[in-house]
Amino acid sequence: MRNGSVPDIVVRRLPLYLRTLRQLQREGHRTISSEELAQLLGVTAAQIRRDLSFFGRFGKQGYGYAVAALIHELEVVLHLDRLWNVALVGYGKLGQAIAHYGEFEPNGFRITAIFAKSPEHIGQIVNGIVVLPETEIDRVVREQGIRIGIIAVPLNAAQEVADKLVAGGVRAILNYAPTVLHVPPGITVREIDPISALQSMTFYLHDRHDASRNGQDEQSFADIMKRSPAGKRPAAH
Amino acid sequence: MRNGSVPDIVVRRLPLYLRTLRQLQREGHRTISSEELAQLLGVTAAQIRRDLSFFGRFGKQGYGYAVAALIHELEVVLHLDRLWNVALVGYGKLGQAIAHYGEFEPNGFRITAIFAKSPEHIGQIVNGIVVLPETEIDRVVREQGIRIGIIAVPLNAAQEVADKLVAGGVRAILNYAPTVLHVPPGITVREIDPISALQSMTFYLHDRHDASRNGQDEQSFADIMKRSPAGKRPAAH
DNA sequence: TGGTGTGAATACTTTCACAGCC
DNA sequence: GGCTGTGAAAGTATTCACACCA
Repeated sequence: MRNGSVPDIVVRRLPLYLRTLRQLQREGHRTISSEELAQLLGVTAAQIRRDLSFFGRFGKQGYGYAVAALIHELEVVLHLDRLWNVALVGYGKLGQAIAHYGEFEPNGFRITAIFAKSPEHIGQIVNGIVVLPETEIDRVVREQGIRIGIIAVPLNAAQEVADKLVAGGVRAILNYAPTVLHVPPGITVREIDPISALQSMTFYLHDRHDASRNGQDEQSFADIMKRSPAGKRPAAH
Repeated sequence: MRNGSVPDIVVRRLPLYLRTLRQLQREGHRTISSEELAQLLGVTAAQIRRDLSFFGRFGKQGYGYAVAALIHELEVVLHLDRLWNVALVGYGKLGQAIAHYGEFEPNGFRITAIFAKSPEHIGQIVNGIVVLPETEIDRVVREQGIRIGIIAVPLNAAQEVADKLVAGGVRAILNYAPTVLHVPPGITVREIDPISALQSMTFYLHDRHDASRNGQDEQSFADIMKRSPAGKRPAAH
């Protein structure tokens, strides 16, 4: 298994492949071709084959990929053949929603430490763990050997929290705060930013008068049903 | 203002520029150079200048950009000089968190329709609007001229909901369900997928034994403090 | 026959570097 | 003098297309 230097954009696609493969496995598929997988994902078959080839030769000519085997390979590549402990910082509305989100646990992540600033939250027990003050971040993250942090604090506190997480040993941060975090080299950050996502989509929407025009420059329902894969690059208008 | 065909990757960065500019304005800055803005965002100055040049010539040589004017230009380009009505589908834990998230409204988006499947949610009143059954999506979205939908339903229902939104006239979808949506050309979809984000970061983390090794192949705190902008492309290991 | 893995070609994106302007 | 806007160059990513193999 090569690994030299895989482009980050490839790494980001692997979880999507994994997710779809697991779905296929649940549905009883034993095998899949790059072409079929590509259809499901709305990408090209060549891209899937190229992406996977960074890590090994997992397919069989004239046959495709064995679903279970490919799932396993991806889990190994992504280090998902284990459970990762995660620290959550922030226990306001957003932090609470994250703490109770049921999808982390079955996908390889367990929140094992929660930190809050507000005295009203500190001391609460959530999923069997006690909400601690943010001053404890360094100690607890270090003691538990936590490598992944989730930031769900307000804008102004986010950088400070990131610093504390990194000081404690965190090397990957999922950032829900609407700000760019500055971190040392070697630390990975991914943003969750629904506002920016919405704001970039409105670029492709016409102005308010659209709302009242009906049927005219609208696509017909028949047109609409010629569905294509969800484009990262939306139609040119 | 040119507009011919702007790369989607450029469009996606504009909200980040806007966000930072608004922050600068709040702090009293009147003017900013591409270099300063680049520092704040962790990108290059050339990239910012090139991105903005797709839409016009907003800067002044020897001076930089007027913050207020640039904010206005970006709002116009992104069609954020108005308030957009949004339909939310799904009112489970995730949908409720979205409905009560305070950042949509001040950023140009107002949830004006909420749809649920479960009878226990239908009829509830949220922010002054009644939660409706999903069978009403087509009618209500059409009547209100809604162009933006947020999907917060379980995996299995997501495609069906997307179809209904599109049939009603929605042309931009923010998808929280962990699945690729297939939509007709001209419809824009953005994914919010914290699981995939986490799973792509673990690629860069070493195995479980890291947790107990302390100080050895760790970066020192001093090293760590040589912070660099949060990289989209994490350090090669 | 059917489908992978991958060189080569193409397409896209970023960065350099500097003329030109305030 | 300082900073933009942008050709040209460099760097990345995707797609084509086919040798090769089960």
